[in-house]
Amino acid sequence: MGTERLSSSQDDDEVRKGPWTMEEDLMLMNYIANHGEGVWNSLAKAAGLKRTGKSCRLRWLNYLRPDVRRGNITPEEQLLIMELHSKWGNRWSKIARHLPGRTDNEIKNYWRTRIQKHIKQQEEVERVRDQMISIGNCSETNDDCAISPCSQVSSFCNVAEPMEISHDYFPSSQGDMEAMAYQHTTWDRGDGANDNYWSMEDLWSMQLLD
DNA sequence: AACCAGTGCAACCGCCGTCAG
DNA sequence: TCTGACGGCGGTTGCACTGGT
Repeated sequence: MGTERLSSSQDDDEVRKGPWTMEEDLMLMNYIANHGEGVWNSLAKAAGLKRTGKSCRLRWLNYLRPDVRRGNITPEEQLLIMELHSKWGNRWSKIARHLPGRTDNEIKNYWRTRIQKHIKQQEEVERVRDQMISIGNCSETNDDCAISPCSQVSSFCNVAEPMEISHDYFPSSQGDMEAMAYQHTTWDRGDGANDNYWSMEDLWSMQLLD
């Protein structure tokens, strides 16, 4: 992903890929505001976008839709995600339906980046614990065993709490929560390709003016 | 100030199910 | 029944950002 492959003047027939520009966002929003959602491939053409229907759909559903919620996943939402994931596994779209305003992509990313990390840490804890238990018979007077297994394990435990749906697992304090929350509450974004910075509020106000 | 590693997320890819012709 | 177009979904990638050194 990522490379702005095409300039607008050349390769007019080619499909654009990579980050969406503000102009493209506006075109898509304008079109949907006036005509509604429809067959995405023809929508993309009719809107004058050199994007695939899939790309337009994804952009609309995950980013441009007015009811998309961004920013902090609340503790309630975290618990819900955990519960639903334990029930349904990686059925992200199904899970997302129970979290109004959240997209499957957002939940999926959240799971992979935050929760799965903790699972890995927990597995590492267990692995180390098993190792320590298996070599735990060696004398602690031995230089190699100068640090007790328990103290080594506990250093891991400080960063990885048990994975049960427990509040220990989640950031416990408001400070932790805020630290964890991605700094997108205003969710301005920068597009490195053209240095445009815009927020959804900007886009929607522009769209309304249009 | 420069570099590097880790993190988070937007967007793409490929597969599968559905449906109309 | 077959086939192609399309939408939906989960997995993956790659880039921007951030914090540490």
